Amino acid sequence: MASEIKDEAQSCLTCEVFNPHEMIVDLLKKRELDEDVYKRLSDIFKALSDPTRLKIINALRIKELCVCDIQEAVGLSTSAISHQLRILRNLDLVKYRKEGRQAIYSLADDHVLALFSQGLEHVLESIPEKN
Amino acid sequence: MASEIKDEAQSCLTCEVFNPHEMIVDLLKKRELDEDVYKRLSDIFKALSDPTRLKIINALRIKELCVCDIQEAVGLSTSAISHQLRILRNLDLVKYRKEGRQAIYSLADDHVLALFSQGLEHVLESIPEKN
DNA sequence: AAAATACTTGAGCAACTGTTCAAGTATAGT
DNA sequence: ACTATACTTGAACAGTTGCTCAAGTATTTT
Repeated sequence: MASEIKDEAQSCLTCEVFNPHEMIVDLLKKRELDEDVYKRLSDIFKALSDPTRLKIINALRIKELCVCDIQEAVGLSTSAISHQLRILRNLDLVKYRKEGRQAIYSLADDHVLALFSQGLEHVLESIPEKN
Repeated sequence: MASEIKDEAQSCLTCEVFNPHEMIVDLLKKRELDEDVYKRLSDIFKALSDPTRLKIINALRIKELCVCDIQEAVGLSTSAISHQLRILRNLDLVKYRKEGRQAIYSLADDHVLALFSQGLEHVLESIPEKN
């Protein structure tokens, strides 16, 4: 996907010499994604944009957990955790099943994990002294 | 990194039988990341959590652009774009150079692109009818 | 030197976010 | 039936965000 865009851009770099702005703007307009895609994309990143939710996801990376274990790991009220779990649930980033009176949460799929790891890699590289 | 944690968790799944909660919580505490790491991680995802900033990044995927081209592509006021560019700049997601009176922006590194692509992949998969 | 261009910046404001608190539901144990 | 446990939910509130508007700087053109 990214490479497809890059190729097209490359072949247009020559046009730039005689008509820099309009050509580029036309190209950008043509390659523009649906408003809907931006919305969904931003929603997913927004779900990952809060330390509490990241702590929850990091905990769930190890294994599925009930709410009270997540609570212990994260260190906030049950209510706060439950509210955040709902946000993650609504975006299909986590799933859960009921077992007795417990709700057992786990990561919904590998995409979440991939995004988390990718971000973590970036952060750890930018603070090499903390590796 | 993710796999290392998984291995350790696997070897602890047996403990769960006789001491489910405490063992898990101890493990989670031990594998907890620095508060600082969560903050940096959430900041990066937060930068990607707004449609306007995603549009800017998508435009910059094609080539480096001056502010007025980004403005045309995104369709907001110069001021709004400039504010958002500062946010991206402060988090080192984009860089820029001055050329005459123009400021020419580009993506700071491949991590940004990788995160964007990973997220986009996830979104496009979840709406197959729009591929 | 004056005007135009290409941006940046700070204030202000409506909309949104993340927490707590109080009250709710559902299942399990007595 | 009553109590306890494990959660969920809605309201409220402080803090944050993203935009606009007005004013600013820096460079170029006239």
